[in-house]
Amino acid sequence: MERNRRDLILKHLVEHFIKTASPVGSHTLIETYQLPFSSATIRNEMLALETDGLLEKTHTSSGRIPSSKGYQYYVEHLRSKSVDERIKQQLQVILSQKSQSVNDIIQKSSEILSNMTKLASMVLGPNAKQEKLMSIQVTPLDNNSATAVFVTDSGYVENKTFVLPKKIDKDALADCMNLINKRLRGTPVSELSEKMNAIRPILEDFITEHDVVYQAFAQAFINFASERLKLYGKDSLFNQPEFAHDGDKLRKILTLLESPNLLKDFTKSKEDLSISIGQNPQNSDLSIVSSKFKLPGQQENRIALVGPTRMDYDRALSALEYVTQMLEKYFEKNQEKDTKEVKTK
Amino acid sequence: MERNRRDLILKHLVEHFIKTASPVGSHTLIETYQLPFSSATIRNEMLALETDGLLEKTHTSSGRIPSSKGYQYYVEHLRSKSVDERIKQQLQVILSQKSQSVNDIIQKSSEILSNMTKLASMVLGPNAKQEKLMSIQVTPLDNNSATAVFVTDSGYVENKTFVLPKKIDKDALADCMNLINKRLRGTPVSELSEKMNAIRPILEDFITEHDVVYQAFAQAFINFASERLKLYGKDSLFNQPEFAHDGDKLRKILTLLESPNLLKDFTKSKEDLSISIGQNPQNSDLSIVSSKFKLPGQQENRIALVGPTRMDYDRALSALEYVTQMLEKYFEKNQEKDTKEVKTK
DNA sequence: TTTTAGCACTCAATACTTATGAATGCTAAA
DNA sequence: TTTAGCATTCATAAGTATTGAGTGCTAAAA
Repeated sequence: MERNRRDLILKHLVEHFIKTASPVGSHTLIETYQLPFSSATIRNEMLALETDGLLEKTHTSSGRIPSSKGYQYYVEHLRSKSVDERIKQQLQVILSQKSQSVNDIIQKSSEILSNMTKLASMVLGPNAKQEKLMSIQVTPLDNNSATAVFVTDSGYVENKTFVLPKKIDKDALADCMNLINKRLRGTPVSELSEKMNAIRPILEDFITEHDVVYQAFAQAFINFASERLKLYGKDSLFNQPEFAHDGDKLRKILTLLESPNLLKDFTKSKEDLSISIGQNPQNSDLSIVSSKFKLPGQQENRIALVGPTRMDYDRALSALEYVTQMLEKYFEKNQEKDTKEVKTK
Repeated sequence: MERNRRDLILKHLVEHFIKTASPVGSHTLIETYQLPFSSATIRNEMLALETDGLLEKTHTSSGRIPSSKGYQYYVEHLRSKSVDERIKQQLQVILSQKSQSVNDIIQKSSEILSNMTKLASMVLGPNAKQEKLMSIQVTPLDNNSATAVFVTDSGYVENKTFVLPKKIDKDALADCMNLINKRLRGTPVSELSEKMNAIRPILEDFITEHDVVYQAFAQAFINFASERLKLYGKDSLFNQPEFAHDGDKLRKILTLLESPNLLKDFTKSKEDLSISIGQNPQNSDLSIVSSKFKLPGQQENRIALVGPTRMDYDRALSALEYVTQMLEKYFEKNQEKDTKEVKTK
């Protein structure tokens, strides 16, 4: 009974603060939500909530704002878990379009998430180290340069264009590449550098100026190792009042968003759903929520939403869960269809 | 004589304003540059410069700031054209490293430019429409998906991963690709869609669910058409006082920087050096300077520097000219070396 | 004719002062 | 246990005064 009222007040307060971004007082709460208590009662409860560490004040006589712990409690016990119908609709539209590339689908989904939540969305690719190299192809562009293209089993593509220091016999190059392909295909990305070194002698046999090719390859392999990360709708962060007028903070955040290493920590969790509320030591007013999803090729991806601690967690989490579930289902279905049709053959 | 003094004052004023970002008064000018005139004389000259439309005031009793026209005049007649030695050194280091990919060299050069000028730097790729497709390669990832990689003669790589709706005979797919490769190789990007349509029947013969492949290809070709643009050091813009505290303006600019179409206009000029000072209708306090450079494969690229109208034009332009000239020389030399060595064979 | 000294004037920026009002905590009565 | 009432706090906004870097103009000096 008591607990319920306290929770109710916390819920309203959190949701009101999410909307307005300014401290919420007892009177406001009563008026906007038509609560059947007096302002004094609310104040008493708010005091209790503050003692529990769920609410905070910005100054002695201000209204209350949720603390990180308060958000946490809200997310765990109080949120409504309702998915916006528009998200369902928009995703449906995307998924019903036939013949799209995997990346396109993921990108569009991520953009929907960003648009609908007004948060920045990130797609974290699978852990590169577990991927295997599927093919290497070298395309000569003219007599002086060539482009090498590398494809992993997750469909990740890396390329390097390099200038050939001498006119290379194209046939020799092609033969050489065939051989390298045979040797390297299926090699996990983490072992590529090593194996590449072992293959160096082969290169020497085929191409006099083998160093250029070797270097280009080696560099491409280094790139493989770094995390893949795509960012959408970072503009949304500009519209968040807590950042909009603080250029310095904004810069910090945008830099942060582009350094995959820092973000990895917050999302590498094995959990399906990971929630980090204001836990970033460098930006205590930043929250990151993310959800795992698997693609048929057994790789593990995540989509994350990034915004101020005062983000609409209910909306964000519900949307994330819904979208990642739908994506998994979509790709699973596509695979099932296959196996069925193969069987009936 | 008269002209000289007026020019001198304008030069000092522009350069001082570039440093300090706040209006410059007659007194300041005398003190900092030890001018042998009285403040009243300076004021008279400044009035003349204002009447000519080269200077402006922010309010009745403020110091003067350069107008767009003033900057223009400064750039055309007054700037020193001196290249910072550090830029020369840093570029030398980059260019002396052997065995780098073309893109790496351009990227690193662009980053040096951005670092040394504290401006955002952009690399605009060659006009896609003039490029030709060099190769198409499809790599099956598993039984359900495959990655198609497209390479143009400028070394630009586009890729699409798509889910195959039915188990496709890999050999048939390979044969099919060989055929398509033969048909499409050398086709200008602008004609690809057309030619692709003509080839549709071939696809139908080989693959039952040809639509997926067709769509994936068609989409990739659309991407080709859009301008290629890389952006470095946009963080620098955060540090410009005119933007740092105006989140709204900053957002506008960053959005602008990511829409290639808008920027194209300011840099598509055929001139070697293009200068646009506050001419962007949406952001009158934004300037873009760019310089053309050619790669051996006869494509035309540009590097641009973007910043506030109050940018250090002398520094930016000198650096740009130097770097693009060095890049051209570097790639030319590489080519020459080739031809020489081929001849002596 | 050109330059300069001197003076009145303007106006952004800064600091100080003073309401205003939305909030609180606490006490005592319902 | 709840509520009404009241003194109290403090951020925000509005009003006021001060400062100083700057101008334009005039009249004398060069």
